[in-house]
Amino acid sequence: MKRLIVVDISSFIFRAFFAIRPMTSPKGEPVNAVYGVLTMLMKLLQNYNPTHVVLARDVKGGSFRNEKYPEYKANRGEAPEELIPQFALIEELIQKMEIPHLGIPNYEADDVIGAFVTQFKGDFDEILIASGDKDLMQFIDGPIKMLDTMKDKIYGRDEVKEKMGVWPEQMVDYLSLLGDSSDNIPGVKGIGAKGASKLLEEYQDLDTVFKNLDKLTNKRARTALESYGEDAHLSKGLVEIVTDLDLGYKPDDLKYTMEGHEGFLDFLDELNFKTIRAKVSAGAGNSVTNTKPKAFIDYEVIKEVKKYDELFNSFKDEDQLYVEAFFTHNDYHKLDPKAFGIATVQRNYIFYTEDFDFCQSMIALAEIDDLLIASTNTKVLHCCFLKEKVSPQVEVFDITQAHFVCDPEKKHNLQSMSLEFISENIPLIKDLRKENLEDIASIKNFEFGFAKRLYSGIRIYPWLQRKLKEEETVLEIFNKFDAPLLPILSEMEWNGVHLDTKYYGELEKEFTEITSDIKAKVLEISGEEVNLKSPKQVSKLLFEDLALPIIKKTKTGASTDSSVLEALDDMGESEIPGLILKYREIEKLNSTYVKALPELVHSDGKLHTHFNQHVAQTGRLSSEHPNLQNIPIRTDNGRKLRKGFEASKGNVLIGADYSQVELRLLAHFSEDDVMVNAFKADEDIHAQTASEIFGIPLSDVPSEKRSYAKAINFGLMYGQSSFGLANMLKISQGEARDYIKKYFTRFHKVKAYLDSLKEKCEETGYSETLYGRRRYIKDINSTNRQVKSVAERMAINSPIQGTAADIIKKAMINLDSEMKSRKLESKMILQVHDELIFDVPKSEVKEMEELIREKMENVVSLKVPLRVDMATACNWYDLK
DNA sequence: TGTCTCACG
DNA sequence: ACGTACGTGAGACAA
Repeated sequence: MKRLIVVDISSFIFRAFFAIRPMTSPKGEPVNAVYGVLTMLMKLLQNYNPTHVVLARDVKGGSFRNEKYPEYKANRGEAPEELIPQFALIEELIQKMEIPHLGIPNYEADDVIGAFVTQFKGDFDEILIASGDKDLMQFIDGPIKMLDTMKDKIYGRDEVKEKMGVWPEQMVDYLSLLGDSSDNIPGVKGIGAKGASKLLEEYQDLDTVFKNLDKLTNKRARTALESYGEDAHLSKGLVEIVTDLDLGYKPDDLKYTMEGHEGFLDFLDELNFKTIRAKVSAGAGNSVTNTKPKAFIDYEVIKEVKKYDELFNSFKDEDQLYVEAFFTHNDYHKLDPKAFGIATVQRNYIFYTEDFDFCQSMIALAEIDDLLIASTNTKVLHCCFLKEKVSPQVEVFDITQAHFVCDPEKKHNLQSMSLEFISENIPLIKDLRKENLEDIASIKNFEFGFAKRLYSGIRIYPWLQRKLKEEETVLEIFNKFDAPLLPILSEMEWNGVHLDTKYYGELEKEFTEITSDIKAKVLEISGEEVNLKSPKQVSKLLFEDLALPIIKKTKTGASTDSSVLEALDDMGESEIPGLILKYREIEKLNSTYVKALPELVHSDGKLHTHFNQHVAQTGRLSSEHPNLQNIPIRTDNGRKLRKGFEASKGNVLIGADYSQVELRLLAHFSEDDVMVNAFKADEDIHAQTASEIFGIPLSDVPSEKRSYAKAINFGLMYGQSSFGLANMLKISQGEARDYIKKYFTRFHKVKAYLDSLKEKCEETGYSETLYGRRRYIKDINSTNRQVKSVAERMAINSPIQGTAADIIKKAMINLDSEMKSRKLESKMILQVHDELIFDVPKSEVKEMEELIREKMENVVSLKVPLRVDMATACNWYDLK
C-alpha cells in the first residue's frame, strides 16, 4: 500500500497559531504555532500512516493571481506579530525532520498540491490532501481524497457531493459562482451556495449555464448572472489551479518515516517540547515501508504485581486497547495461553501466564468503563467471560471480522492487514510458535515478534473502523450480523457437544476389520501389495496392471475418484474397483472421523469446534478443529457415526433445518410466479418442477423425473452447464440441454434473474446478498472465457448462498436473545448451514420447539414462506 | 507444500 | 477449441 499525504502546511501554520494557547521557548520566543504544527504533523503521520509525504507551501511575494486581480486576498491583513518569528522556526523544524517540501515562486501552495496530485495520481494507492481549502476538492477522484484533519474526516467523491451539493469536477465552476470571501474572490453577487449548486445540478457546468440564461426560471438568478457574468469568469481564473508545474520530485523522492533524523531530538530539546520528545523517542509517528523493517519496537515484560496493578489502573485513562493471547495450540477454549499482550498507542506490554492469570486480566480490562478492546479473535475474550461466568458490557472490536466484511477475498491475518494499512511487516502467530520459550535467546525473538503484533494491532484498528464506515451496507452487515454473532458462536463452541468415545472405539474395531479384509482380498486377486490409500498406486494397479480404461484425467495422471471406480465397477471386468470403493468409504470414515474425533474430546467429554465467520467467501460459517459441519449422513455406514453425538444427561437434542432455503430465495429474488406459487402452496418443489418441464400432471410425476428436476434445480443455482448436468444424471448432453431449455422457458423469470446477477456484477465488480453483504469478484470482466465463466458462476451462487447464510445468522441472533431473556437452560450447540441443533432439558422441549420455529420462520418476510423441519431425539442419528 | 480424494450443505 | 457446479475442512501421499 503506497499512501501519499500532501500537506497544505501554510494552512496548518495559521490554524495551529490560532488553536494553541500562547507558549514560549526557554529563549523566550513564541512557539505555540511551532508546537501546533508539530503535533498536527505527528498526528497525521501516526493516524494515517503515509509511506510518502510532501509539504506544500506559499512563497513570499504573492502569486500570479495578484497580477490578474490586485484585490486577490487583499482582505487578509498582515500575519500576527507573535506568528512572524515562528515562520523561521517552522522552517527549521521541517529541515530537522527532513520532510520533503516545496514552494514555487509566483505560485501558491494550492498550485503545488494540484501539481503533485495530478502528476502522481498513477503512482499511489491513495493520495490524501490534508487541507481545509474547498478549492482543492476539484481534484478528488479515485485514489485522491481530501482529509479534514480537524474533523478526522476523509472526503471522496460522494462526500463532496453530499457536503457541497456538487461533484468535484464542478467545484471550480461552483466557487466561481459563489465566490470566496476569505480570498476576496467576488463570485456572482446574488448567487449563494444553494443557487450555485442548483444551477450546476441542472446544467453541469458554467458554460452551459450561460448558454441557457434565457431558459432560467429563477428571475433573480438570471438577473444576477446577466449583470455579474464577467465576475464569474474573473473568479474562475482565480479559482483554477495550475497543475503543470515543474516539481523536480519523483514519486519515491517523497518516501518518509519519522525515524533517523539526527538533529530533530536536539531541536525539540531546544524548544523544551518534553512530551513530544518522549513520544518521538518511543517510536511515535508513521512506520517505515516493509522493505526496511522497523529497527526496534519498544515493549515491556511485566513481572511485578505492583507494576501490574499500576498499569491496569492506568488503562482506565485509555479509550482503546489491543489485546492478544499467545497459544501454542489451536484450542483456545482451554484458555491456557503461554503469554498475552496488551497494547496502548504509546506502549506494548507482555505478560506471561506463569506470572498473571489471563482470564482474570481480561475481565479486569472488560470492567473498565468506556473502553474499547480490539483483538484479532474476540471469541477468546468471550470465552474468558463464559469461564468466569461474568457478562461485562464492554465494547469489543473484532479486527479480523471487520476486515472480512470489507472484502472477504483478502487474507485476514494480522500480518496481511498490517502490511495493507501501516506497511509494517510482522510475524504470524504460527511463526512465533516456532520459538522455544525455554531458551533465553529465543524468548527475546518471541517477545520482539509479539510486540510487533501488538504494535500493529492497536494501529490497524482505527483504519478498519474507518473502512467499515465507507460503505453503509458493509457497516450494517458488521453491526447487525457478524459482530453480534461472535459472542453467540463463542458460547456454542464453549458449550460443546458430547461424544460417546466408547461407541467410537467399537466402531473403529468394526471398520478396521472390514478394511483389512478388503486389503487381503485385493492382494489375493491381484497378487501384489498395493496401498489402497495411494491414488498413484491404485492408478498403477487399475490402468497398468489390470489395463482398465482411463475414464478421467487429473493434472498429474489418471483419476481414480469414486465416479471412475463406479464406472469401472459397472463394466464388470474386475472385482477390484468395487472393492476399492468399499475400502475408500470405510477408510475415510475411520481415519477422518472414528479415529480422529475421540482424540479431540476435552476432559469434559465434549468436542469443542471452532466456528469461523471470516473464511467462507459467501458469508457462511465454517467449522474446524474439528469440522462438525461434515459429519457423514449420506451412507448408512457413515450415518451411524451420528449415534455418538449425544444430548447432555437428561436432555434431548432438537434439530431444526430450513427446508429448501436456497430455492425459496431463488423464487423470491426472481419473482417467478410458477415457482413462487409452488412454494406458497407448500408443494413438493422438485415434483412441481418435473411436472412443469415434462408437461405431466403433478400427481403422475415418476420418481426418475423428479430426481432429474431436483438435479436441475440445484445445478442451475451454481450455473451448471448441460455437460455437467448430463454427467450428473448419466444422460446425453443433448437431452440435458433440452431439459435446461425447457426449464428456462417454463421459468423464464428465473433466467432473467440469473442474467441480471451477472450483469450487475459486471457493472459493480461485486455481488451482494439481500442484506448487502458484498463479495468482490475480480475476474468478472476477464477476457479469458474460462476465468470469466468461473466468475459468473460465483456471481450467481454467492447472493443465494450468502443470503441463506445471512438469514440463519439473523435467526441465531434473535433466538439467542429470546432464550436469554426467558432465562432458558437450553443451549444452541451446532449450526450446519441451514440447520441448528440445540441441547434441551426435557422440561423445555415444548417451549423450545415453538420458539425455534417462530424465530427461524419469521426472521424475514419474503415473497415465499420459510419453512422449518424439526425433530427431537437423544442423539444426532435419530434426529431425522 | 501441492495434489487427490471425499465428508457435509 | 475449451472445460464444464457453488461453498467448505481433513487425511493421506509424494516430492
